[in-house]
Amino acid sequence: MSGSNGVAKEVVASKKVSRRKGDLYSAQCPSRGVLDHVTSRWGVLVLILLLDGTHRFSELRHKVEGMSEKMLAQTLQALEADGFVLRKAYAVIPPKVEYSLTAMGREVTERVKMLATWIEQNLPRVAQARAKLGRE
Amino acid sequence: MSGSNGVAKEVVASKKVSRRKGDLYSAQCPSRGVLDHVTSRWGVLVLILLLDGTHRFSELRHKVEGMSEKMLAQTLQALEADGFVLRKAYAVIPPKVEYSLTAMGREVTERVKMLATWIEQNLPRVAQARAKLGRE
DNA sequence: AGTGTAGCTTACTTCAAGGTATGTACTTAC
DNA sequence: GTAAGTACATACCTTGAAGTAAGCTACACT
Repeated sequence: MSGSNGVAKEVVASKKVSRRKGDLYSAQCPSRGVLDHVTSRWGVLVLILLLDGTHRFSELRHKVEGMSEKMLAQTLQALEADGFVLRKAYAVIPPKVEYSLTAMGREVTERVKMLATWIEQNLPRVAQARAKLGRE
Repeated sequence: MSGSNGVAKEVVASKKVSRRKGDLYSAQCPSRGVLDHVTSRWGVLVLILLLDGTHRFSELRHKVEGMSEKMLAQTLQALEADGFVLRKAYAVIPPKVEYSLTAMGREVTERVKMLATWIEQNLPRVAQARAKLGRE
């Protein structure tokens, strides 16, 4: 994060602008919003599903257990707005809409998936740690 | 109020819980809880800070601007319970407590950081996508 | 005529995350 | 004696994220 470039340089001149080192630690950093979308409860699941390929709205809704239509629509819109998801609507009745990942979307999702996969695979270790700490 | 929730019904049916590829898509999967802790608003920041090395409570609080003491304590406890963070308290006055990552914590955090770094570095692309979609 | 369908939108409600404010235990410094 | 520092706990309250439910479109089927 703060590694890419130096500490605050020219920022000093401005008024209320953040004098932060890494902007991740400043509350009004836009990275935070994107991170929130990508790591949101439903966002993670939708993204990883789309890594397999194009899916229709109803397919996604059916696959992700417990997600309401409202949340699916909302999640997809946020991810589309960020340029991670591509929406392709066909002018037919009943409606048909296909969702897929953009190139950018695939890049983030790969990283998201790495994280998710690690957690799934290491869940036993976490459970063990939990049990151990619970005893003490 | 009338309908407690629709999810519960589906869950009851199967004893052999998840025969899915990843149980991430089933609502009651413990992976989600861990994922939520790790990718939570404050969790991400605390973890990445701890990747640099041991920090005291007050140091963390000071570095992550906008985080209340309550949230810091809560976040640290969740991460400690999951076995990602090690808490070391010294019996001195005034109190001194040091927090660091466990081996497991370092593994997850590296993945979290990869994701966070990607987002920070590709923020311009996201902004561009946002502007483009906004026009249409 | 009525029903179903896919992909939403909108209105209403609920619940928990998170903010604020305070207390505590103990010591050192003023 | 009182203020300040440290690492919390606890109670209270606000905000917003997410659930529920209904409506909408426009055609095709019965």
